[in-house]
Amino acid sequence: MHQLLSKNPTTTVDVLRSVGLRATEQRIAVYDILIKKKCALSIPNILSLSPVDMNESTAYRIIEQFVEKELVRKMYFQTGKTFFEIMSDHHHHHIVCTQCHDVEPVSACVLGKNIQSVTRGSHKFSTIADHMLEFFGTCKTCTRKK
Amino acid sequence: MHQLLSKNPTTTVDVLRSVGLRATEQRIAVYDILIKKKCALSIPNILSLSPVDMNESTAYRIIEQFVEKELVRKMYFQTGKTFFEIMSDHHHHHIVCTQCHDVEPVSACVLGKNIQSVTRGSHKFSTIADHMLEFFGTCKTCTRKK
DNA sequence: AATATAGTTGCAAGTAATTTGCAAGTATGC
DNA sequence: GCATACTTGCAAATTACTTGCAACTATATT
Repeated sequence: MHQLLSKNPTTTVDVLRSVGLRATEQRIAVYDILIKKKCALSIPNILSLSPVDMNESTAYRIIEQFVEKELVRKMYFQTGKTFFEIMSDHHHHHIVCTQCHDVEPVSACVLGKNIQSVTRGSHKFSTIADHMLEFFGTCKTCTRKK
Repeated sequence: MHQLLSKNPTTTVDVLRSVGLRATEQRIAVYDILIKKKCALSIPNILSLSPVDMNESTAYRIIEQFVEKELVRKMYFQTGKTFFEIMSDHHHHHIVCTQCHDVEPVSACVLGKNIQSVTRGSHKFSTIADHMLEFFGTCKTCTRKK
């Protein structure tokens, strides 16, 4: 956490206050875990990584507030499990290896202008607010193993 | 169902038996609903559409068997709800209402040739085997309600 | 720094979705 | 038609998540 703070004048406490949340130790812990890991984590993951004692329902409440405040993105992968990832200002997707479940981010969004064209063929929707795109394949390492 | 059968010599009963499942009225009902609707349905959707009396756990068991036998694809949308869709050779995506979780199929795939370009920026992958794309928005009905 | 108070937490109980055990019912091969 | 292995319905269990509430605490105010 401290390396991060030295690079950036905004502390976790400031981030939390800036979105209107009190800086409790539980919130600081959850936020710092997500910042440090930079990847999608489940509630059990977060609880097991927490240095401070935290009730399960507190973790659920905190993460839900972070989602509302758009600090965190809620994701449901193919397993049906719920994961949470720190929001980055950069829109990106993921390639998931179907063998080892390794995840690589895809920096560019290949959809571009095509998105709104989707609603032209729709009866029920007139606008698209967001989208989620995951790619699947076998990574080079797993391909080599076979 | 019967229009379909006239086009195709394979009946639902034959399909079920061909994968080693007995042709019970519950299995026939679930299969026919999925064939008829051609889109992602939830267990409550299937139960409400069923002409035959069916217990919830029976529907869960049947759908899970269909997934194992690869008659049906299991999908987890970003709403956290589980949906099931008949395996079809026609590639398509979905728009999901973030309010009511209603799902509408999107007939065309807007990705097209852009898919393989994704691997050009990848270190770990050289080919993409598949992808999953979901759109989110508020459907016209839910927009009206607000 | 002490205080007031509105926001937060832990705990226990509640929901919703899905699964499981088991007795009764039924499809299929003989 | 009969045997029996497969299926179903029902009720209870499980899992993931949510809620109500009393006790606690961060923050603004004095």
